[in-house]
Amino acid sequence: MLAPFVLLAVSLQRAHGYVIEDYLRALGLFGITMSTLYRTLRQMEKDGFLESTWEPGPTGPARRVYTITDAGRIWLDSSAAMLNAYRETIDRFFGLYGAGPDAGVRQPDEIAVEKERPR
Amino acid sequence: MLAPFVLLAVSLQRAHGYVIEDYLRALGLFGITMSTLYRTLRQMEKDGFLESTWEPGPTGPARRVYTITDAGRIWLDSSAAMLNAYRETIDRFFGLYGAGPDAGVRQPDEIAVEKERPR
DNA sequence: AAGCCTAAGTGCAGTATGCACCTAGATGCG
DNA sequence: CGCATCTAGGTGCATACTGCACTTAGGCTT
Repeated sequence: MLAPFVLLAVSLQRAHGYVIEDYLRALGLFGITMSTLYRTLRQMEKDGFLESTWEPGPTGPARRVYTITDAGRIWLDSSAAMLNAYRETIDRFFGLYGAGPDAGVRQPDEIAVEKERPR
Repeated sequence: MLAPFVLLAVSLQRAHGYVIEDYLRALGLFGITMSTLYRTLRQMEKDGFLESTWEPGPTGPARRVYTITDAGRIWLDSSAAMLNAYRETIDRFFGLYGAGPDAGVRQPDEIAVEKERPR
């Protein structure tokens, strides 16, 4: 759930943890702890979507700076497709939300009419 | 993540598990197993958002039919607000996706300029 | 009676997450 | 210098969520 946003951030600009955190907040993703972010980054590196190098900053300890890989870009593209699908699902939610009863729903008994149900 | 959609379904029409599953598919939520759905329903009942009664169907075993509670309606409203916020986050994602580098991101070194960072 | 279908539920393993805590280098200051 | 503080990253533990496989149990068909 978090990964596509992280990957987008790094695809635009190689970055270390705190910079990525700023991105996520700019996108409106609050409630993301650094612990989760760091673990997500390490996992994405394991998966081959990111690469990292240690680089000294102008102040403080060295940072682990992440770069997106080719596999990461491909995965970002398919993540974008999934996010778009989810956005359409949310749109359908709001199409029904506030529309009142009987907005595209069947009575429980009507279920009996159905012949086959994909499993 | 699943709960708002389930709650919307039941808010429109009291329903049992399989009917709700049809809703979810109509909304575009695939990959939801019945096991997850049943557990989500029981949890929401524990939380006071749903109530259930056993009712015989025209065929087959009795069904557990769920009805939304007042607390459930309130929670649905705040869920809708959260979903809307998430939708806006996705919109921001697509605003940056494909926009190329430097689309609202800083160089790693610029982080040093920041004075305070909320924890 | 046996087998199948519908509806709901459970056990287990793997994954994800938050919270608290830890490591370690860099910097500031008396 | 010695010590506190800040920055950056990371870990351990407990909890929660999820999918897969399996189970329970009533009703229907033949």
